[in-house]
Amino acid sequence: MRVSREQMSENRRRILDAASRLFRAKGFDAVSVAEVMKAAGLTHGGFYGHFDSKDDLVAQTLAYVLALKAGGGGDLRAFLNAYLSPRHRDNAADGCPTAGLAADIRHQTTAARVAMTAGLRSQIDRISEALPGVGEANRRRAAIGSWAAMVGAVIIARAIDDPALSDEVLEQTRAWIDAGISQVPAS
Amino acid sequence: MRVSREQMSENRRRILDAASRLFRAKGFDAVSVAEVMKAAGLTHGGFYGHFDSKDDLVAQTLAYVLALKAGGGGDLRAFLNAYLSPRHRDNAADGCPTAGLAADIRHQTTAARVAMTAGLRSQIDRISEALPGVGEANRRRAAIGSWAAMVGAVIIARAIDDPALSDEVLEQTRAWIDAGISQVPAS
DNA sequence: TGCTAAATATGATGATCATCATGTAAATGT
DNA sequence: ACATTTACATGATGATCATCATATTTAGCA
Repeated sequence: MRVSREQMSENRRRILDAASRLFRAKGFDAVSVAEVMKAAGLTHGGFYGHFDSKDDLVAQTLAYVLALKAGGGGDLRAFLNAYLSPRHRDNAADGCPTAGLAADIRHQTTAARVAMTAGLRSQIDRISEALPGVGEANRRRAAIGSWAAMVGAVIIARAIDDPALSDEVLEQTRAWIDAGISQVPAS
Repeated sequence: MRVSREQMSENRRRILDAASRLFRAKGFDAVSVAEVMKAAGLTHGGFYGHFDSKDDLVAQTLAYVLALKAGGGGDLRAFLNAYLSPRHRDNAADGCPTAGLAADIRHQTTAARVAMTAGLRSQIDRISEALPGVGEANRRRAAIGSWAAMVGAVIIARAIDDPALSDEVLEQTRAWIDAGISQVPAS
């Protein structure tokens, strides 16, 4: 059953969307091609009309999801609060692809790694621009350090089985970053 | 071919050791039971004499590898330098199990999560004790924030395809943490 | 209004893998 | 020394999964 050109391109978007949610929720390996297609409202058969392979889907999904800008428009404080919140920790499917997928990227193809690299580079730049400190080098250092702490904290918080400790990791990391970026020096 | 009691317990240690290296290098799902047994110098048949299931192996391996204390005896600066080095980034099989496995833990059994939680708790305590600042609350905050940044930086550095950017993430995070812990206040 | 090619569905196929069944030989205790 | 238990080896089994083959339907075009 052939569908219209626009229907096909909407189907493709649905596949990428479903894949991005499933991958973030369960990791690349734990999600099957058939599962993605079903979540997109299709069957597994049409998959290879859209993508060369599962690896290709992984790479294209990364490019797709990393193109959706995160980071709340420049309000760094609000971004920090949302990022290091229990809500973000508990909703990986809707959350930051770096926190959900960066550790998994190591085992993926070069194309996937290239897409992730581009996403990380622009995220660092975006945070750097939103930082208050003076001096580009200082801002870049603070951006990288803060971003590493944010990603690490969410990953650690998601790994922890004790809700109190998990909450504490988020909260203390938030306070630690907060203190750090208030002190970015003037040169 | 039965083996001596001590041989058997050495075999068990070899299995855990091989598993800990393979899991760190490739992730839990990408390593088969047969692969672990082969790396331990055995065949797959004897596996279920040692462990109830692959999930059981995962949990016991975590407990095993997290019991080996990391963190260089109290010299925080040296620990930071080693942790945020290209060498550590490039040798996941021998590296920190938190950096290698924490993100994967989310998809594992409760027993595995419990083991990881215990490991993270003691790691935070260990860093806190090694910190120079005054005031337990301040030291704990710095310990959690620094640890999150260390883990996040290694994960991000391993995901990045561009060596220069990857090196920069490690180096800038090191400098950022360094600046942060020099400023832990006295109250 | 048909013809043709394209998009998706249904239904294999072959590989990988966790787990189980059974054989075998040597360690352990008497 | 012997009987028995046991640790490990070899060899299934059944499930899951990526990918492929083929059928079906209809969009796109003449």
